[in-house]
Amino acid sequence: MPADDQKAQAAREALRDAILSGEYLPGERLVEAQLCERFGISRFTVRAALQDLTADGLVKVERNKGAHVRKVTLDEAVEITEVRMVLEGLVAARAAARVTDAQASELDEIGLLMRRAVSAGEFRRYGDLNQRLHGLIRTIGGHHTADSIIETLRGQLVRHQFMISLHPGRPAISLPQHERIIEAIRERDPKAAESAMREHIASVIEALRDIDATELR
Amino acid sequence: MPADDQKAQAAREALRDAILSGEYLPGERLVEAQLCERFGISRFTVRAALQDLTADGLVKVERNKGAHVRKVTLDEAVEITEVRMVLEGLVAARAAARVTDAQASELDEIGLLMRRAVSAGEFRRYGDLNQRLHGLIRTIGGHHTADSIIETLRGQLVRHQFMISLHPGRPAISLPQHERIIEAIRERDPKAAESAMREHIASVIEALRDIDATELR
DNA sequence: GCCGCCAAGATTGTCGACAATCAGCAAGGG
DNA sequence: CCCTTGCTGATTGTCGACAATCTTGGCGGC
Repeated sequence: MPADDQKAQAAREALRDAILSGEYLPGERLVEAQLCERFGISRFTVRAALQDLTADGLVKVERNKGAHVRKVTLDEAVEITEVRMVLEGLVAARAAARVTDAQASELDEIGLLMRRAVSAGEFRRYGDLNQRLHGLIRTIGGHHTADSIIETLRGQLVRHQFMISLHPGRPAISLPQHERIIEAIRERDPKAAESAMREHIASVIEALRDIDATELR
Repeated sequence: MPADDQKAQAAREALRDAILSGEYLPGERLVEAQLCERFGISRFTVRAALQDLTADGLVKVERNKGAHVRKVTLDEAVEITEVRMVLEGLVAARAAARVTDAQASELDEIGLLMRRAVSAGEFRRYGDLNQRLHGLIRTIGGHHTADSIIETLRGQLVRHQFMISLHPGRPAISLPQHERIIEAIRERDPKAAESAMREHIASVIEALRDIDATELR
C-alpha cells in the first residue's frame, strides 16, 4: 500500500510550505515532537523532512540543539541575490542562443501582458508575470545545474522577495529592464541578454537594501 | 561520552573520501549493510551519511532502489563548470574590490611559484598551486554563499578535474591566464578580474571537452 | 543578595527489529 | 519457444524504545 509513502511525502511538503508561508517565523525553534503531532507522522519522517529542508537552506540544525528556521540577514540576502544575478545571467545568455520562434513569441506575449498589468496598476498580476518570465527564460536556457541552484536560492528569499514585489514604484523600474531582456533574447544576442539580466537583478539588490533601510525606521 | 559522535562523523567523512578518491566507481551501488560492516557503524549513521552526500550531489538515491554513486556525464560536467565560471568570476570581482596589501603579495608569491613549477615541469605541484590560488581568491572575496556552492560543485568534478590537471600542455595555457587574474586583482580592477577568471574557466571547459573526446578513442 | 552548582524535565541522538518493496528465477500457459 | 505470473531472497523504509545531551528551576554557599 503506497498510502504511507504519499503521507510521508505530503507531510514533508506541508512542513516546507508551513515554513515558506511564514507560519513558522525565522529563528523559531522546530521541536520534532510538536511536528509529529502537527502532521500526524512519526519522528523518523520528521527528521527526514528536516534534513531535506536543511539541504535547501531553509532550516538550520545544531547538534543536540534541534532545528531552527534559518534567519536570512540582509547581507546574506544580498549575497544570495548576487549569485542569482550571475546564474540567471548565464541562463539568459544560453536562452538567447537556444530560443525557438515559438518561445520568442511567448516571451513577447509576457512582455505585452506586463505592460498592460503595470498601466492598469495590477501589481500582484505583474509579480506573477515576473515569475513566469524568469521561469520561461530558465526553461529556454535548459541549464539544469544552474536551474536547480537558482530554485534553491529562491526558496531562501521568499520573505524578502515578497516585500520587493509589493514595493511601490518597483514595476516602473523593472518593466523596461524586463523589456530589454526579452528583446535581447529574441534577437538571439547572448551577451546583451546576460548583461540585461544582470542589470535587472543588480537593481533588485538595490531595492533589497532600500526596503530593509525603510523597514528599520 | 563524545566518542560516538566522533566515530559517526569520522565514518561520514571516510565514506565521502572513499567516493571522492574513486574507491567506489560512478554508478556503483552502495548497499547500506555493506557500508555498515565496512565502517563499523550502524545503518542509521550510514543513512545519515548518504543523505549528506546526496545533498552534496555525490550520490543519488532512488526510492526502494538504494544509493548509487552519481554519474557525471560530460554535459553535466560542462554545465557545472559553466556555473563555476560565473560564480568564480563574481568572487574574483569581489576579491579585486577587497584585497589587502598582504593578500596581494601572497597572490604574487603564488604566481611566482607557479611560473617556477611550470618551467621545472612539476605538474603535480602546479596543480596544488592552482588549487591554492583559487582558494585564496575565494578567501579574499569573502562571499560565503558563492563559496559553499563552488565547493559543492568542485566535489562533483574531482574525477574530471583530476584528468585535466594531468593533461599535458594545460599549464602552458592556464599559466598566463592565472597571471592575468592575479594582476587584475592586484590592480583592484573588479571587471578585469571577473573577465580574466571567466576566460580562464572557459578554457577549462574547452579542455574538458577535448579530454573527453580523446578518451573515447 | 548574588553566583555557581545540582537535579529533573524536556529534547535530540542512536539503535535494533519489523514491514514494505524490489530483482531475479522458475513454473505454467499460450 | 516466449511471455506472463507468482514466489523467494535481498535490500530499503519505518517505527518505537532507550541513551545521551541540553535547558531550566531551585538550592546552598559566599
